[in-house]
Amino acid sequence: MAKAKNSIAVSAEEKIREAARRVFTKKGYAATRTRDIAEEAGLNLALLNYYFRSKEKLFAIVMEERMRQFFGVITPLMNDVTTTLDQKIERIVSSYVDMLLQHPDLPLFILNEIRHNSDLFDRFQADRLIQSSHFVTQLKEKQPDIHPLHFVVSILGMTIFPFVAKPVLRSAGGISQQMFVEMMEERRKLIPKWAKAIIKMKP
Amino acid sequence: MAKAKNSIAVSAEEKIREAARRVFTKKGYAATRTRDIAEEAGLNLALLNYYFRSKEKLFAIVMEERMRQFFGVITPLMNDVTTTLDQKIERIVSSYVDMLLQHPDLPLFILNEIRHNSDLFDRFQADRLIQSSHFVTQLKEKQPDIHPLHFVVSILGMTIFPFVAKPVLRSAGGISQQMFVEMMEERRKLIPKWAKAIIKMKP
DNA sequence: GTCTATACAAAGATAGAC
DNA sequence: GTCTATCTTTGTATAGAC
Repeated sequence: MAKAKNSIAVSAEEKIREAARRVFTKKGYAATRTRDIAEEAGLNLALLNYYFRSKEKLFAIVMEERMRQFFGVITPLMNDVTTTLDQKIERIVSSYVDMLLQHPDLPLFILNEIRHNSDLFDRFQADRLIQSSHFVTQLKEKQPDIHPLHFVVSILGMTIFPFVAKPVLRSAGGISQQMFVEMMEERRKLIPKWAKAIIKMKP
Repeated sequence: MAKAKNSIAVSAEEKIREAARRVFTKKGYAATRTRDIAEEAGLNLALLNYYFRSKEKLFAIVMEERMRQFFGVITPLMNDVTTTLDQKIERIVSSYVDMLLQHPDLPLFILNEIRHNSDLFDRFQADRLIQSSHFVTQLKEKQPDIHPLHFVVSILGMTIFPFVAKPVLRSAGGISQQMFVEMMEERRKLIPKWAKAIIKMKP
């Protein structure tokens, strides 16, 4: 029947999808039981199969959505022809910091699931995303001695890695949740500064 | 019975431990079935329980070993009082590149399992590993304006992140296995250079 | 110590009532 | 569409023969 998209009520189908998103992201595909999802949704297990046929199909839908979220941050910013290289760097870092503070589990989830089934990503038509970007064109122009891939990987590494290593930082670094947030706010400014120092560096 | 430690023959117990190491590291705890391990070891499933009591106990042993391998690289190098700061940076990066080229699955395995059970790491007595290191003392002396944690996280991020993102690099970056190895050999020299540029940077 | 056979529990999927 | 009850498969662990 007509889904009340504008009402407060949420359809069972949507409840399940949202519950699945949370549980899959937190525990990963293999450790997630369909019963966990049903419980999280406050609904019965049978409805999951009624709407989505199988655990695998439901997962594919969630994964598609989450990959779009994860890679969607960077794609438009890399190819924005109206921004300078420095602006691009600032915006890419800042957007990732914003998004990952909201969704700290996302990188480890995405990267881990892709590792176990790299077709997931291949199907995502992100082929040669980096090489052919406007970002790379601008970087080559400004500093031809830096291999663009190295540069992009470093910026993303500096930005995303702290989220991947978060539990380790808490122990080995003595970092509380609040300190972690403050740390990432600092990095938001710090990483672009460092990136510029690297660009200006004499070879 | 006496285990023939010096002979070519490997005990069943050891075969299972090694098989478990490979399978757990590749697939993660949840996706690993004890049958996979037995098969990989070329032995019967019952032996697994005979020697290790349960999947969980076997996993704990493997995990302990792998964490020691992953964190063991950095600990002694960070606290070596005979090396300069620059030398420490070079050696930390280089050692990780060496080790991770041999064991590319290690970071994602470790970080993902820790996320799902952070007690694993807490039990590892790595408390305040970074803060109290000789590395940090030297960095503070040379460049008091850089927060040491930011610096360490950035170096490790630039070094380790490529391995974590490897499947993505292959698609989005158009990187073959051979190109990946070459890329990491370049980074071995590049990252310390960049790190030095950051240290020398005017605030 | 090592194996085969099997018990037992967990998890995915479906049947059928409402 | 939504539920309870159940079937089936898979996976962990054990019993018992050799």
